[in-house]
Amino acid sequence: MSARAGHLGARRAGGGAARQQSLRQHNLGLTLRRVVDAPTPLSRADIAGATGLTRATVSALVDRLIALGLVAELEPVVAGRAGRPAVPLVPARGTVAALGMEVNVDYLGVRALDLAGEVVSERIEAGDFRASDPTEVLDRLARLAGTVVARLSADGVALVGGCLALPGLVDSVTGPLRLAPNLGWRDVDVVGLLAAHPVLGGLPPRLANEADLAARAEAHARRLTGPASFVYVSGEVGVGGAIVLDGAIFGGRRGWGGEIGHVVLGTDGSFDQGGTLEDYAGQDAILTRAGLPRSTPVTALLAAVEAEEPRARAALHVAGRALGAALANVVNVVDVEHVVLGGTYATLAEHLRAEVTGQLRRRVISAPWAEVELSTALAGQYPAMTGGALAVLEALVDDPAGWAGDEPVEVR
Amino acid sequence: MSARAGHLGARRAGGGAARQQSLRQHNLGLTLRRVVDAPTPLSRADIAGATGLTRATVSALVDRLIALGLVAELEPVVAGRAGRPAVPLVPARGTVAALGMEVNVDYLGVRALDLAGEVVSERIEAGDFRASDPTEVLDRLARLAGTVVARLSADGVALVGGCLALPGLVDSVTGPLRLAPNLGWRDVDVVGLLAAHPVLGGLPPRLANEADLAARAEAHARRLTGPASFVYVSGEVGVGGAIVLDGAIFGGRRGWGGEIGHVVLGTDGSFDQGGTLEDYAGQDAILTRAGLPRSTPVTALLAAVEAEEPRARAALHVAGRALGAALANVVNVVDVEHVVLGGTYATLAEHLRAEVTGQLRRRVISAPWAEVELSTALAGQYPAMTGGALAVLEALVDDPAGWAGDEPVEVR
DNA sequence: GGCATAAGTTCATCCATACAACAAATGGCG
DNA sequence: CGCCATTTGTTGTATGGATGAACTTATGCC
Repeated sequence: MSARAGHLGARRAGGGAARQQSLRQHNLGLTLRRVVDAPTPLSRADIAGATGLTRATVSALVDRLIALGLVAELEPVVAGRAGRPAVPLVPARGTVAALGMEVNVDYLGVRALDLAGEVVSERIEAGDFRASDPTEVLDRLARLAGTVVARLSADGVALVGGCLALPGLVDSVTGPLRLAPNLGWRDVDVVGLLAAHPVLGGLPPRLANEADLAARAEAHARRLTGPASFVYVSGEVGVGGAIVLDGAIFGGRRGWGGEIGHVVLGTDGSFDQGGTLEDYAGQDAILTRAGLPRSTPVTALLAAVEAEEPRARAALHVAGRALGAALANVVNVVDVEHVVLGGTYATLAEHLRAEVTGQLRRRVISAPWAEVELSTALAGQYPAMTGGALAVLEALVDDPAGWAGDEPVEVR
Repeated sequence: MSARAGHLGARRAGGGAARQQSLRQHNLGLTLRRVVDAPTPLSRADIAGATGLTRATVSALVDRLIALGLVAELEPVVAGRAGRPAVPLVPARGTVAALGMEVNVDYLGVRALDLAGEVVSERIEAGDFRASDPTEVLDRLARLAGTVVARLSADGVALVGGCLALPGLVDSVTGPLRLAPNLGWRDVDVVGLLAAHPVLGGLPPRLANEADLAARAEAHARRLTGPASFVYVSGEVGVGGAIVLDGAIFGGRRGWGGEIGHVVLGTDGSFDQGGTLEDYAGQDAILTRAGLPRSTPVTALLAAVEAEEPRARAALHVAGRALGAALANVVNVVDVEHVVLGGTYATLAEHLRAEVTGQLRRRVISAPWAEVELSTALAGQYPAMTGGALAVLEALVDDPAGWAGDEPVEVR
């Protein structure tokens, strides 16, 4: 990040010089991405048709990907059509995997995904990590990761990297954790503490915000069908948020974007004692307003609401309205056409929907032309772990040749 | 915008196949951008050193740019240093220009910039366009543009395109204007209406939001010194906003991003009648609160404040606090480290600063690690016109070969 | 069995960049 | 004043990667 040469306004993504090698890297990544993201196996000819590359070029690229152990061929399928049958290409299984890890308020876990996005192995442990000791917790995480990694190497699967999800502000990629209010952590050198347990074989893990990674998993789950741009809000103990644009996480300058939980609302005319979204729609706030103890599980809250318990219903109305107003603010600023409710909000969605959509319809300036759609998360349980592994796999797909062999990366 | 093939999460910018031609285009744009953005003329060798390309390659690229009329050589300068003197390269003057146009509430104008970013010619007319007739106003704009274009062609300057700034929501690039509240326009086919006057020689003008373009001009003015990422708020009759990330305008999916004027604030606990930022910090709101007529010029307001007139001071305190709270929301969502006040806010900056920074310090979650900085606009008068021309020039810089000769673009 | 069709491969060609050698233009120094 | 070091810009040749056309392989259809 040293070069800050200005341009005529915009700085292009591929800011550097393009050599022929860049070209190979780009097209290699392009074909691998096609193979990985295809809903049904593609042939070399399919890829050529879709990308505009010639069959000859695709053939050469695919051969290289097969040699790298990233793509595999299936048996040719007789298509019921004239012509030589196509050879279906699929992401290779059992050769590489990435680790998604997570420390959250009431659980901790490790999940390994292969290139196809399938779970290869995982370990999750419940616990209570409010006001916990980072060293102790990360120790426990590292041991958990150790068992998963042992399993992988026993199966001959190469580990390409790992990413740790944390419910707080993470500085850049390798920097320290700045603040995780619900864990009670502040300025913790997570990577340094994990370095004592070289579970990734020396590769330092990436760090990221839990909501950002959950949103990444969500984007992956919707890559074929759903909207490519959306705001993701997850109600956990805190309120997390992330923005997805064209399938990519938008984290802002330092990856601290999407902090929707701290949007200011309800200010009583004076802006000094205004509450944030978490004060209206955080788990604790909802439960307090509903007259339930703080430790009440979401299912119990849901039951209370469905039993038409008035205080519970009122609490959700307040939460929904605040959530809708905050989301409207976000949508006005970043202009997306879709909102995805995750975490607790997904469970409670049917009881939030009316208030949320009402606020969106009322407050989003572009609503008259394109109403903001609302849906619930599809990414399954522990989406941040999935997202962490996907983040690593994405980096691999972007530069398939870079991960081994060619460059001396020292993957012991 | 048809291809929506999903990836492993992210969709890369250069989504298509890369041919050798893409490579040439990229590097051609890279060297042209270096020349255009350099604070002091660079030599071929300088560019080679900065980009990593070889001197031979840069030489070839520069020769092509000279042939295209986009770059010019100056006389070699004796540097007082051993070795052959370098040939300084500068953006060509007087060969190409782009048009920035603007229709706003109380003026309308056209400005032509050359590749060096200098004003070649401009015409600005005052007026009152509240509740105006689009056909009539655009007619007037077109005639104004006509005189500027005539001047350019008399001087032998080729017009590469134009961009029109409007104070409202513009759909995508070529789509219609959706809503410009302060003009009283709604769903106006601006491009269609302008087509009657082919001032651009048949090239349809691009449309964009006024604040987005002003922010682009601001980013250009700060490209060498200032922050590459910031939130820009301009107080005009309405409150406009835009987000700049790494020097590029972030307009969201449809270019409707940055609508900071409609962020919800001050909701009194009930989210139904809450006011937006414009209700606290819009020009009309400030003047009303100050007890001044709506038509009061900003200078008069400023004079009242500096005369310590209590109602005026109170009005600015409210505006500053609301502005700060709204900006804090935006910063929490998009994570930028800098805020730029433009338009009226720049004039009033010294009387807003305390309240704005106070709110930012209080409400931005990352403030303890990196305080949000505040500064006033540097882009000069009518920044949106400058930004519009710059937007066109940027497109030219991104694909220098594409604008003429090679492709049959029909620039009559 | 012959023909049309489609997939995948082989080979000559092209294009843009890298690399190396060279020419040009200057300052420094004896 | 002449030689050398130094830096710029140019001129080849080599290289890597994509292209395009021809060819091989494997199927369905008549």
